[in-house]
Amino acid sequence: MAEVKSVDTRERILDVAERLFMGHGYDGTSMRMITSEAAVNLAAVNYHFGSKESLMQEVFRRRLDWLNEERMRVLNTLEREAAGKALKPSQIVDGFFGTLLRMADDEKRGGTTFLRLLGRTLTDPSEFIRTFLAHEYAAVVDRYKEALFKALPDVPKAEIVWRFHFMLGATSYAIAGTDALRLVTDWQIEESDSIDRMDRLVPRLMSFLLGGLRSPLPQFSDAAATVETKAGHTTTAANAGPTVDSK
Amino acid sequence: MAEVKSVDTRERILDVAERLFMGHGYDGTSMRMITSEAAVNLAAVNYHFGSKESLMQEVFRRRLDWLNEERMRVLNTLEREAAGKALKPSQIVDGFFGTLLRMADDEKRGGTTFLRLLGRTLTDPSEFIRTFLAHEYAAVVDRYKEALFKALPDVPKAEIVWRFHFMLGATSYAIAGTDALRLVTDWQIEESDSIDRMDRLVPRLMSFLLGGLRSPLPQFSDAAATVETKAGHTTTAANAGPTVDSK
DNA sequence: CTATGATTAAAACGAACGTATGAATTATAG
DNA sequence: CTATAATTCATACGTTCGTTTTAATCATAG
Repeated sequence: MAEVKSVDTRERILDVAERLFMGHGYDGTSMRMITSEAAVNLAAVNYHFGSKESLMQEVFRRRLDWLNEERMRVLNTLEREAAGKALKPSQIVDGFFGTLLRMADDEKRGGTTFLRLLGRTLTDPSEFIRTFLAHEYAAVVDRYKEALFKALPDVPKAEIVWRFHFMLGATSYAIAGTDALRLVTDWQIEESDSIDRMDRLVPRLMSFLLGGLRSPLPQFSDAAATVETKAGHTTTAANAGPTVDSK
Repeated sequence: MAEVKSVDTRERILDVAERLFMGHGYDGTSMRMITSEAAVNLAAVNYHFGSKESLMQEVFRRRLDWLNEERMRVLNTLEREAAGKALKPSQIVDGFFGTLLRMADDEKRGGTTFLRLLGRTLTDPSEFIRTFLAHEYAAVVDRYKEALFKALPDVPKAEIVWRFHFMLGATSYAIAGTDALRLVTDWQIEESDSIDRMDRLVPRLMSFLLGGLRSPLPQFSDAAATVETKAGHTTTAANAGPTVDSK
């Protein structure tokens, strides 16, 4: 069984596919674009991965397996050290989003390319991609959700889930849409290079996420809606009220 | 010149295209899907719009023209009433993002369909779409950015631009990725219908955005980076420090 | 009514797509 | 070295894509 050259081929295809999917999307990237840039035969993708869809899944699995394991590992460590006590929201947020963002430093794990691909894919309309991602993420998200529930016992769970969603969106944009932002704003503050940009992005984003997570709870104009909101935590959304804090 | 029937055709094509682009993305939606669902001839799109790309642009222009004018109108009114004084961040955020979200109530202006399409498109990889959107948004974003600069004079401009970006991401996800979230979380809190969901989304998101916008400023581990951060506003990202506030 | 321009309709174009096939090549096992 | 399995290669298949073309139909102006 010959495996020496095929490993190179597989890996090269995955690397090129990751980069092209990031830049042109799934539908916008053709097999011929991938195989020609990877300098392999057109049939190589179908031989090694079976289909274009399977290739896409493998591109993600290669990175997500590590990421999700790392996230689990971090959370396990934190909870062990806390010895039953609730974690601080900042620890949980950093475990989930910080771990993700720190992948950018590790070029061996995909670096910024995979991060931007992931950010864009989370809003991708393709059915099979969303289904696949949901399956990959379900367990990890659930663990972190539970940790947040425990860390913020006075905040309604629905509110926490929504804010988790908002945090995901902000993070996704932060890593995926940097170019889009550069178009929308003339970006008078130019930062030197992309590595530097990523270095400063993490604390910037972390501060924003925590500010949002712990912001005053909204009040709904709809009367019936206040049922699911615990007393003492309904404040106006537009102005400062009691801040949701861990302790 | 006959215009009676053609107006119906044009409008019907735009409505169907808006919905299909939302559900399947630009590349994932074919001309034949659009024309068959709209019950018009295949050539109708090219006759009325010239090309698929022009159709996409018209789908957006139809909604964005109103949205951007409305955003400008709101900001002008606010600034006139303030009579030279700086606005409150909450007013600015509501003017930009609240105006967008309230489009969902107006089914005549696209309702949730257009909002979800917009949310997804902001991360779309297609070159011409991002270029087009940037051009459509540039003026409005610039006005709101300047308003935020004035409202938060002690916050470095780069920080405001970043947080504007984060807010855009959170908002985009909030409206585009509701289905994705439903997959990722088992969503134990079910809300009745989508109208209801949108009603409560606005205060929820507003609270989150303002919390993020006014969160403590990050500190960078990189020493050189602190040059652009004004004194008295560098705090740790992970814990509560002096909150950035309008007054 | 007739003429004219706008719209719709049916059909076809070449190009690009993802995939499959079978032979040629390469690497490993005995 | 020979046999055998793994991989690469060139090529073609059937579909679908966006667009174009030419003719038919429609509405309105004179």
